[in-house]
Amino acid sequence: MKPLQKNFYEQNTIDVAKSLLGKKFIRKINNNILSGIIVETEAYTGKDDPSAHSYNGITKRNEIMFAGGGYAYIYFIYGNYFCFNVTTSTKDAGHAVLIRGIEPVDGIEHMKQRRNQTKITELTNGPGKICQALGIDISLNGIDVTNNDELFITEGINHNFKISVSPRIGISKAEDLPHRFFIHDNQFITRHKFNKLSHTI
DNA sequence: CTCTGGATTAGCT
DNA sequence: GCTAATCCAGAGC
Repeated sequence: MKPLQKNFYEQNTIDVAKSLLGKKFIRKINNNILSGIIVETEAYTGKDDPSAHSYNGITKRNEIMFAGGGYAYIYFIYGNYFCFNVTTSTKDAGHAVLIRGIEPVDGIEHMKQRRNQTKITELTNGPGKICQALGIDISLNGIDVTNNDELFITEGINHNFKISVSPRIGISKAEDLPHRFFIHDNQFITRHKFNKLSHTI
């Protein structure tokens, strides 16, 4: 399967966050394929969004967010974890979509080893867990996900599911923005209680 | 099942 | 020096 191309990521960020649901996230590492269906995302919209890393402009950490759509923005957080985003919209916008949940498909045994966890629903329900399960770290920051074979996103399942919307998780600014999107009733999403604040669209 | 507090380090002011 | 787009163990229900 061919990676999604620039024209997909260069769309409006909210639309990309919704459209990424149901797509297949693929990581090739040491000739093994680790993959899953994207089930939960969050949109971060640059200078319009006080909780975006890019809100106050370009820094060394966030510079890839300003490169245009289709690049990996990976950052280190809470002293232990990595989070994977894909950049969206136009050059200089500073937009990205955080991948918060995937449903494991290929390489599940490898994911269990990397996560030191046997329960399948605990492998990839959270941005830090996804990076741990798929072997994603800061060395992949800035990679072009439309044009490489170790980290990319392809078409996935048919889109016959309901999308739910809620505020984003773990932020302390712009907490009211409904910029978290997930597949309704999917078991590989985070924070069950928080989902009471959601509604389907 | 839900809730709380601690771990741990880079980035930014 | 303070904070963070998180996770997990442990306690309580």
